[in-house]
Amino acid sequence: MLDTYLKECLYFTANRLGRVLTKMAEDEFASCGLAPNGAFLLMAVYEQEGITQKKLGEMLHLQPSTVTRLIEKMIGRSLIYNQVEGRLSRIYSTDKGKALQPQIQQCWDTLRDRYGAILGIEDGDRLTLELYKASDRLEGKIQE
Amino acid sequence: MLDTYLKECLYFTANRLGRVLTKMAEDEFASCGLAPNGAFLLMAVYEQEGITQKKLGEMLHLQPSTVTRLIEKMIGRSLIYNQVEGRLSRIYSTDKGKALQPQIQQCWDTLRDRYGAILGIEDGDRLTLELYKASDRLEGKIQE
DNA sequence: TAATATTGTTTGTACATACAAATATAGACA
DNA sequence: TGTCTATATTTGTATGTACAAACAATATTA
Repeated sequence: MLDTYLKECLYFTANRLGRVLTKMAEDEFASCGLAPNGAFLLMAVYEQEGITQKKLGEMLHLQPSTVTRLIEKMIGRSLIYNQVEGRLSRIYSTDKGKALQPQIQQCWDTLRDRYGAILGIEDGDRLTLELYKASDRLEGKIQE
Repeated sequence: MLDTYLKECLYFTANRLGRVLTKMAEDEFASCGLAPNGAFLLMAVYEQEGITQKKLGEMLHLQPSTVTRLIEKMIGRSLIYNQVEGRLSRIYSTDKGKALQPQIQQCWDTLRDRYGAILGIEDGDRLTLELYKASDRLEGKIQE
């Protein structure tokens, strides 16, 4: 009976899957000394040097305070630096940070292959996109 | 480009969806003063009074230490009590804990309706089951 | 221009979760 | 019986995330 509730509860299943994949992802990214979200943040910075924290939060769907904390850590590891401009804090990657780019991409690919090998690449990707859309709808990002 | 990576990353989408639903669930369960996983734990105890912590962890897919901490809190609120039996810690619900049963069930139903209203009841349930199965496979609980 | 509102960031605090090591008990077996 | 191993739980510590309040800078408007 509880089991039925668990299988029917999106709160539970989404978080459980999150935990399972977090473990896989952390494991994968340990090789470049980054947390998975740190890697995403760095990719966002590669794409737009000088991006603001607010924008980073929007892209990664994290709260501003969470972004502040993540950035603190990465500055501490000299992967990025920030330049305050009025009330904005703009983020740039350091040389050390830039050097990680190829490894990071490699890690994402490997991670995708790893769960793809179990779920099937197609099914894994389809599920992933479906989750993305579900979040968008639940957050009201897409009408109806 | 980053956006593409995010939409294609199951680690990211599962955790994002988890965060969205955690907020909804916490909001819903605030009315009975429980965290969502506390509610699940209590349901597991209703179902089997004297259940061990190990078993609880298996059902909720949480690590033993996490279960210990969750139980500490709920004992603190007098919703459950434990009885040590050799190396086992068996968990029972108190009268105060038992009294919550109807409210808890109500909350789950309301929560399901809430996201069901956005995703569609059918689609929501289908997605939920799919996530459950994906976790099982990724954890090697199901061959092939 | 002064007062007020808005916006972006940080700080203090709290929670859920986990890992690794420690502890305690039970079981196996020599 | 005594020792070794396996099992269940707890403890210490760390991480990721968030909320609310504080702070700082900009924009608005009276």
